[in-house]
Amino acid sequence: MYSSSANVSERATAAPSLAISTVIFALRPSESSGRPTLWLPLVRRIREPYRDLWALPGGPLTHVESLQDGASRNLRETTGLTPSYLEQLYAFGGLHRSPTQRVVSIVYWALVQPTEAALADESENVKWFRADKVGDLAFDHNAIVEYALRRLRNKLAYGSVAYHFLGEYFTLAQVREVYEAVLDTRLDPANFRRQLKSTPEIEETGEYLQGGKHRPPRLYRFTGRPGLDPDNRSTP
Amino acid sequence: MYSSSANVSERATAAPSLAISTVIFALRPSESSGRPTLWLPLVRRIREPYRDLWALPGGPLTHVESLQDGASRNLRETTGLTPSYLEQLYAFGGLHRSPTQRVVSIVYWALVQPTEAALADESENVKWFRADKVGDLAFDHNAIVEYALRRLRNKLAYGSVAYHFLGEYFTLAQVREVYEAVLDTRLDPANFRRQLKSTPEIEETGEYLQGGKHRPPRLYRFTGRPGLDPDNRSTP
DNA sequence: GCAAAAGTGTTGTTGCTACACCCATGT
DNA sequence: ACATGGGTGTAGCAACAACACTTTTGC
Repeated sequence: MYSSSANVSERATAAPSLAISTVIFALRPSESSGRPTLWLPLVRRIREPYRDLWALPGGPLTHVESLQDGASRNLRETTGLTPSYLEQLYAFGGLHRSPTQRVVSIVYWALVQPTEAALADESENVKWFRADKVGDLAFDHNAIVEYALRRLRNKLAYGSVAYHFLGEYFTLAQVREVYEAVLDTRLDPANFRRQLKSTPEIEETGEYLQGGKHRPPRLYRFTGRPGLDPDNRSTP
Repeated sequence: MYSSSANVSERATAAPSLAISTVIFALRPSESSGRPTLWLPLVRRIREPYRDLWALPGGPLTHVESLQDGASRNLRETTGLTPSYLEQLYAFGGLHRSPTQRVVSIVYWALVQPTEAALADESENVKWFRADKVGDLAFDHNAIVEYALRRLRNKLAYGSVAYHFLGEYFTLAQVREVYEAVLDTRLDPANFRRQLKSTPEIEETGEYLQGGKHRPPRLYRFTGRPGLDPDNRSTP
């Protein structure tokens, strides 16, 4: 049977409100070393609660869109970004996430390419932060960012997610830089390239990246499909 | 009745309703071979839509409980089971999951021990099915079960989830049976036991399982903590 | 020519698979 | 004694880390 809580106060039985948020990752050159590092955009809250604190971009889910579409729209509206990768992260529904009302947030995480990230709106109320230095965020958003980072690192380690940080054509060294930035390690270039070359999803092109200071590296292309989300009903 | 969608224009802006469902897995001896196989309980729908079809146990989320608590309560109320493992699976929010209204379902998956599963309520409206033979289910529940199975298999392959199918003490052969049942393969007993013995989370006890037909196997205990969910704020 | 990144070869180690073998118990 | 699952030993193979080495460019 279903708990027929007819007599409890209206507020007790009202459904919690539903929101969508996204954690957006992109690589940008570090201001100090110049090597790529992981960044994410946050929006400043312009009302209570947590007014003036930074928070993840998000908003309510409208009834005409799927969760994925809601995340995509929201991300575009608040930051102007179009992600190359978008996946559900987790549904957060703790009782006291927001002091004013009960909110269940379905959080997505996204990857955007550096070209996108470069021309992203940056304003008084939208700003990029290094993923490891976001400061104190509104609500439980620090925990969410942390979890998104864990998931990103995990998925990178054995997934085909790295290429969504890059454009259509890339060098194997660029892929290595993605791994080094996200996992914060140094990898042996020789062994790393061999590993990549042994994965069938990476296709060698005839092109070379010109204009570098040294021997021009060959360009590659990624031919695989994203992931195994239940929503991603792609691939024949 | 609290669904305040009285007129159509209101329905267009009203937040989608929020439900919790769970996919519950347990091992039970196969009726034919006697070897353990994977089963799950389903409930019969007693109203439209999809009346008389089998569906995942679930219900609305009340405002006084967290998502995890809601899943746990729901599972107990509908099936009488207490899970040894409970983890969020995915939030399903497609527009046309239910023909009558827009519903977002946050789905959990659970493991219960065979002792629990044996004394579970089985009635006209609650019945256990082999995980690979559930038939046609209500809503998008076939896709959900499929995805839960993928996740279970994946988590089993490199996770510490197998032990939650078993009691506190178990033999290494029992762990192997779990793997064989869930992944539907045969594993080399010798190599499998070596692999287990090399994981520090498995503790050898001085006890032996008596009463078998052959040499009594040693009993082990699992000492690890579940997983890396953001909700599982356990472990120091 | 020299520096530096691109790219290839080689060697030692580790982990896993397959399978032979011994051990302890019930019948 | 023997059948059966519990448990150990070991040889062969594949994957990978470490690092020496060659190639191709810009300066």
